[in-house]
Amino acid sequence: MAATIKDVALRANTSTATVSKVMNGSYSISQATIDRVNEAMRELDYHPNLRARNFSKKSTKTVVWVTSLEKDVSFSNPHMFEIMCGLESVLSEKGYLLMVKSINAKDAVEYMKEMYHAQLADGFVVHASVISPELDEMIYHEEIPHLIVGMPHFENHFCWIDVNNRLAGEQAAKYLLQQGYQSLAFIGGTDDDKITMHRLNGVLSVLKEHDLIVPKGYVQQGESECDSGYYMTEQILNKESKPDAIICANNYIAYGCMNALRDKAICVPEEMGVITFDDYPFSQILKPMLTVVNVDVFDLGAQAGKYVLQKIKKPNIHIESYITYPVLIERASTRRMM
Amino acid sequence: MAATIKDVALRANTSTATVSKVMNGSYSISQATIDRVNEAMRELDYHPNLRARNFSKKSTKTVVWVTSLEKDVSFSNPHMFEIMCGLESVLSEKGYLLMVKSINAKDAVEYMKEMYHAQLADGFVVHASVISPELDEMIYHEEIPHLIVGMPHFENHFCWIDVNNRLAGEQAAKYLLQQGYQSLAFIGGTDDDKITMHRLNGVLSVLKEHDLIVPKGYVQQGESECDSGYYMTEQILNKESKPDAIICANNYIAYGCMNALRDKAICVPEEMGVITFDDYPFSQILKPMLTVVNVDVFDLGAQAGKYVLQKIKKPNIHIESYITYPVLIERASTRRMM
DNA sequence: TTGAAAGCGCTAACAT
DNA sequence: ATGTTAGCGCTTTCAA
Repeated sequence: MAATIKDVALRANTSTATVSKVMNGSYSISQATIDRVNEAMRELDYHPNLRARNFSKKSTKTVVWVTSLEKDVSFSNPHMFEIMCGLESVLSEKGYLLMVKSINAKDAVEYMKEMYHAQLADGFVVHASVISPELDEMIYHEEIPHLIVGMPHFENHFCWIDVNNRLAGEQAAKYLLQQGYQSLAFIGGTDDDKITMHRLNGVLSVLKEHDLIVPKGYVQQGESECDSGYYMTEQILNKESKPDAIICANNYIAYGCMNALRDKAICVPEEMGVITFDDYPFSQILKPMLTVVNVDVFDLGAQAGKYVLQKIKKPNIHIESYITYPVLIERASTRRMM
Repeated sequence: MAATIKDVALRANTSTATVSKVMNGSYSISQATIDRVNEAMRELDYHPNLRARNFSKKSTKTVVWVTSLEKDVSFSNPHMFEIMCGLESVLSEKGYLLMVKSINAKDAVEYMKEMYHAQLADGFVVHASVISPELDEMIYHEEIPHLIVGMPHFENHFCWIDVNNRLAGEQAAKYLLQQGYQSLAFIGGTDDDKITMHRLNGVLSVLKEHDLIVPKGYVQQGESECDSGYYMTEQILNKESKPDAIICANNYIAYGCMNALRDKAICVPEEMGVITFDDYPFSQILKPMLTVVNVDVFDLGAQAGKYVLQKIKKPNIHIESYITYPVLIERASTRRMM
């Protein structure tokens, strides 16, 4: 049986209150007592029962990462875990524990309410894929410390942070123009792919700023996958006047794009610049390596951790922000010889 | 302030003991009382404080996934998260919570000892990357319910499960021979890459069984990355007599291999069969798509969950096993026209 | 079938 | 500077 605070008190010939004070670093204890207590602890190989402490203090020092973890999600969405890693690093550093719960949007409402009232967690970081108006309602009503990762697409009271994908799109376009590319095309997912849309809007806003007209067919939308990237690139190459650079909404599409260019024997970056978003391993494996506008999602997770801890301490602050800035990583696919 | 068991007892005009019994489904309570208590709970929107319950019952219903989560690990090692997802699914189903802790091998010993004595967790599932003889010693001495994912490479008392990589190697080789390929080469990582070595040994054992001699230079070892795969393939192609199939120890190497074959205008699968391991997205994107020997790592995680719960219930069982079987996924890269 | 009361291990207010 | 004691919210034993 593991030693308890009583055993320590007995052995150190003092009271449990004093032992508790020693553990929590109260100033009003004499050095002699401190030493005695510490020695008793060592002798007994004493480890405080943190569950009892949490119970007594009414705090769990725990945050739950609530998301949907289907099979193969590690392959299809590595960002989700990179966010989690960033979150874990901050929580760990601040003495908090990270709990992970996979759930769907429907059940998330009841689950979080339960967990919070059960006092098994002080706060929640929630992936945008499991939010709903009902969740918003419940969290608002119960005043649950939370932070959503990903901007909600409906009217809400949530605190949230997200990557600024529109800005990423702007950066990609600006950079290409700076490099001397003059006619930009964009290939991406369909309208309901919000990430594609934000990136596209960023691109278009820059082109408009520069009074550049986007010729018909220079914006292609299709599936978010390799084959579709191939096809969309072909469509663009079939036009009479071709662009001199293509912005690919994501890595899979970019891969298809590169294959199409290779098959048509179009030189990258000389004849065609190629840029994409997010630094997946793909970008560094293709020849030439791809320039990307990257977002540090580990950092996004870390920020989420910081904010949720703030919310736990001061429940009345409100957070809505695009927190993590995109960074351009220049590689060979856009390095134009001038 | 949230309602407590006392409030419920008061409102239902009974005692806290009875309320507790109703919650835990004791048979000795009259239906009338049960109804009264349930109604009181509903009226008060009562949610039991599980922390208090856990404290009282001396169980946490929590398992910790202990591993090392460095930045970008989501990209470099998606398997780690797939294991976690499998683990979460089983724990969740059995009413357990999953905690995630990132730590290095050195600190893991002290951390786990603390956590266990602090009674913040009932058991641990530990990734093999953070184990050490010291950890083994500690866990053995303290009798901590645990399960290691990944076979330890030193003398130990651990309970562990792992994928059978040797068997995967055997499967790859057998399958190629069945397909009519007659001369197999292998390219992989260096000797300290245990996964490569197990897979290679499996391959060699099958070749030996078939009395096939492996010509000099048909086994190449180098870095576990794309460029190295390219180089190793070139080495093999430079030989006077070439193999008719190449087994690539992993996806990255396979990607380099495919590039080299394309550059040398060697047709896959007609002139050269290509097979690799683990069904990363790569395998499905390359042309032709790669045949792989895959391991369901989600299932591996799920098994880990089952076993650790067993260990928690019966600490004296011992587990050492290669639990998850590899499965061949046949695709175009080895489909020989006969 | 029910209830009183003694914990679970620790903290913290209060007294000394 | 130290000790006494009353919780924290629930479970569980034992008695009624």
